[in-house]
Amino acid sequence: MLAEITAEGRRQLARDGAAALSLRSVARELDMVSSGIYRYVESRDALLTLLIIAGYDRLGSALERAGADEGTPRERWRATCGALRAWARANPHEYALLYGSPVPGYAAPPDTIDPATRVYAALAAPLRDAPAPADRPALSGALATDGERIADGLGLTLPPAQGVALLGAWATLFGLVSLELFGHTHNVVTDHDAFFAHHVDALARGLGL
Amino acid sequence: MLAEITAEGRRQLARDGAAALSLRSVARELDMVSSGIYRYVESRDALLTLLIIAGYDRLGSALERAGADEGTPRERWRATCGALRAWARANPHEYALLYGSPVPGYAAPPDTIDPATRVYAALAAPLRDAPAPADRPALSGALATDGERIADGLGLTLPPAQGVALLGAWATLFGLVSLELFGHTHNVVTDHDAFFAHHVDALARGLGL
DNA sequence: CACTGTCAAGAGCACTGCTCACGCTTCTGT
DNA sequence: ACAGAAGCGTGAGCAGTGCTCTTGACAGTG
Repeated sequence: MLAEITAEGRRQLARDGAAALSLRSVARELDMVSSGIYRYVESRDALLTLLIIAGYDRLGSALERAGADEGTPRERWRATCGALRAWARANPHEYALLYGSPVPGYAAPPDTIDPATRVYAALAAPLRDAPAPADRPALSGALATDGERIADGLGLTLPPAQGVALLGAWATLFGLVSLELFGHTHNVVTDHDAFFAHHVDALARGLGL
Repeated sequence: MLAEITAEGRRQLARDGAAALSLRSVARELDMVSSGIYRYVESRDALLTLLIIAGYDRLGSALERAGADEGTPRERWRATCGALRAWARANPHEYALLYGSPVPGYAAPPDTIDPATRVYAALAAPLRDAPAPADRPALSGALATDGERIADGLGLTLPPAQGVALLGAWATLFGLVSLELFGHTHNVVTDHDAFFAHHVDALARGLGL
């Protein structure tokens, strides 16, 4: 039953976006009276959380699939990044729900952080077999420990500088996808494929892939 | 009158976020009956558009102020980027409205693109007096013309490769700010100041500043 | 004076999230 | 086998929303 609710929720999310998702309409679609939904899902926000978790899971597995192919680390990086963009373009509302604006002041429910790190882990996987570039400057205090924490959280052994470089690469990646998806580059970039590929390669070089 | 409406709208936006903004409540606050608002603003979306324009303008002028200080191009780049992050942290809901998720499929009303490019122009200003790095590979077809378009749109004369590098830097910038603001790095980064400054410097190096 | 246009009021429609008291059904313990 | 309990769905209802439409007050102009 709860599965049916999230499935219907996902359909409405994909069609009309998160703002238009209403508990009443999923109840209607499930031939249930509106109040009946509340036996299964506590509130609208709870349904959104469910959908966020499902979204991270689907995106994570898509990235894992894309990165599982044989190839050099750089090829796997390219494939993973390409899969991220492809998924975002295929599921814009879901992407917006995951990486767009939450209500600021909003604390992600703890249930979401595991699926969320799954996505990051998939993006980090190509680094596992590649040596970090040696010419990086050493890091100062807090940044160094943050870099270690990043690597630790992913279960990778990376130099701290590589960890913070990786997080920066993610920022670029999500920035690129968001700018494109949210229409901020419509008047400027014509060949989004080439543009994205260009920067993905630049990131790969920066990470030593 | 319209100014009062947007002012009240901005107050509610800042306090409760875009999702909670309602025409009825700004009408209430202005001692007006709900339907009276519709004489001045066509719909809720129209008010949002007004607020978006106001937001771009405020952010743009904040960046212009920050970048106007004397100094080397790199110092001005640092100041501008810092101002972007500071503004976002001070006005999270407004930032989310500008650069978070719009309803995908949403086409920004034409009135918003001028104020929006004002922000980009302010971010590009430090490049005006700095020579582009010479060691960049040449660009192929569509990317090259896109790079020209970017420079043209900003009124700068830049090599195409510098234009696309600049757009990539923006993606990183907005990615960094968004990840931080939307809570995606809460469990990972402790010293957000240092982290941001580190990557801003890396971007500066990449742009030849 | 009469006319016209601007403004606000108020009622009303359709929708939302959410609560609560009520029955029905099915499963379980004695 | 029967009573109780638990799970499940119903319907009414509250407060709030966006938005529309008709009505009425007030001014400025011929």
